[in-house]
Amino acid sequence: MGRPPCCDNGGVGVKKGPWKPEEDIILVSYIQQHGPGNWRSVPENTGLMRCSKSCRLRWTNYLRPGIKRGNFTPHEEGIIIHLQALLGNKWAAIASYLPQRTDNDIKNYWNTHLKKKVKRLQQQQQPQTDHHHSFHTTNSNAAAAAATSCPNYYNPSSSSSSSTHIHSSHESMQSMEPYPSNEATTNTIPKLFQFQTWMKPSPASASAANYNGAMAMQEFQDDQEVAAAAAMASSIDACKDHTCAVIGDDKSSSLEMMMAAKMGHGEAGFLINLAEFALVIAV
DNA sequence: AATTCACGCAACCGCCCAGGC
DNA sequence: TGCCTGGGCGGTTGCGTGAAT
Repeated sequence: MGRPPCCDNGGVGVKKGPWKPEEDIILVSYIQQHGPGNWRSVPENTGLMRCSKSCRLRWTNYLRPGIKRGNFTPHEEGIIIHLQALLGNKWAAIASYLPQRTDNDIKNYWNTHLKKKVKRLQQQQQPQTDHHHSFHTTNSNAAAAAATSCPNYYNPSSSSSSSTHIHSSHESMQSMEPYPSNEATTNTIPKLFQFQTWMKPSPASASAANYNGAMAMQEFQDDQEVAAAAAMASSIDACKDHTCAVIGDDKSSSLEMMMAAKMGHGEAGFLINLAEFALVIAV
């Protein structure tokens, strides 16, 4: 069985490869009129010789307003490292904490920069390999370091204990710097248009409060945070399996709660203290 | 100046999931 | 209830570009 490819004409007439500026303009102007969604109709109605997926990706990863490209700050690096340790390669989930970044961008940045960086930092911080013996101390120290360096990582008053903190794209667009300064051709495209009337929250969007929480996370201070994040990441790696065995099946949720607790959370903090208590007993 | 190499990033591929019928 | 379809996601590829030789 198996599904046919999204471009089920067998690829005949479907253009691949880099997008041209004129194609971008066509796509953007169409979305300006109709809004994102119903991607299958986009190539049909615009005459673009692109498959619907390609159109969607081009929009979400490149043309969508509010996207910031390149130059990841230490704040963002710290967030990515933390969340990657928590959630694994759930780039879309990680991207939801960084509304200005796309999952593709984060994924690329992780693969090309941060993976090596974290590995190096973890090697510096964990020279010994006695896992069980060093676990508790390492965890505490790393957590303390991270908590000290970034007390507002999560916004205690706005985050929920849900495992999916998705920002509201509508709120995001209004509160973020709309068009970062890039000279790439494609970055000039969104500047040609205003996208406010039709901007609607994505189905996966959560509350603006979660977006505020995400933005609060960007209040990281300096390069030390990257090291702290790496320390946290290593501690998370160390305790991941233990935690899940104790707490339950929802690994990402449980770990996220732990993170939230370490940063000074409310209810989640209470729950996670219980979880950590159980964890210590288990270890 | 020419060639090779490494890296970064845009885009594609294939699988999965949710919703509609 | 099961099938079909569109949309979403993570992994991977391949091209462009700059550095090194």
